[in-house]
Amino acid sequence: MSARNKYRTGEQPRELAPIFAALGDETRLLLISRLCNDGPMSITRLPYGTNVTRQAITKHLEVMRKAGLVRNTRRGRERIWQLERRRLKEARHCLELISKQWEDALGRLKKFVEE
Amino acid sequence: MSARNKYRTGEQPRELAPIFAALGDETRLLLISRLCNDGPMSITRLPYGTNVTRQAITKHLEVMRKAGLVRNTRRGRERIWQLERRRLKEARHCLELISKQWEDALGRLKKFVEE
DNA sequence: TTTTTGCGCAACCTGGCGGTTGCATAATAG
DNA sequence: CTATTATGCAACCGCCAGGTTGCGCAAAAA
Repeated sequence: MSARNKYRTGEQPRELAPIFAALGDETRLLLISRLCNDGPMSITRLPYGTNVTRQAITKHLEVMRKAGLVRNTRRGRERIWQLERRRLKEARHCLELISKQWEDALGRLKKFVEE
Repeated sequence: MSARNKYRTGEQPRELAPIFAALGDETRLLLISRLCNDGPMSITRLPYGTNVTRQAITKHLEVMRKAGLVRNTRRGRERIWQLERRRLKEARHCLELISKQWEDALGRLKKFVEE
């Protein structure tokens, strides 16, 4: 595969959109911050600081879980949520890839366009 | 501001969510690829390859424009769309920041938790 | 064994997203 | 001038995301 074709349309990892979608909500970004700063915690503590219900948080966590951004483990009757480090790394890497592809394409374009 | 507080809850740039939301859709990612690989183009050419209408594309472009990811300029009766390089760079930078914050926090946590 | 606490489940509601069709309008081509 | 082309605008639609309330249940505390 040529370096040119390596970056053609649709060749990015297929599961990119759900990650970005999971990141594309203020409340969820807040939850990420919370989990990041204060560490793993149960869902009872998470609504503090937000102005939504526990059940709303549950749904957000589920969205992020499906995107692979968080993970939970039961401990007694509690369910502890924590961030999934590996997946975020992947996300960042994907974005860098797009960015690189983008700038490469722009570089190629500058041979033709005045910009 | 301490290095600790620099990374506290909600301290990220406020406009992060719309960017990720704009990236969180398959069709829009496809449009980005198209614009990236084939360069700036009018909206008439963009629906090729997708299976949606021109008007649908218009809406997607508008979403991305509001997020600052694309820009358009009129040329005669045409409206040429192109990617906004600077904004993507910002997005990537933000994600790196989150990632760094994340890993820093994890590092801090490892002092307490067994993992 | 009661009582509390931490969650899960289900129903319900509202708004906006992604998409369509139809028509109007401004440039350009003939 | 007329026909074509490129686009804009508006109405409409189905569906799901984000949020709520209410109830039930299991684990832990008293």
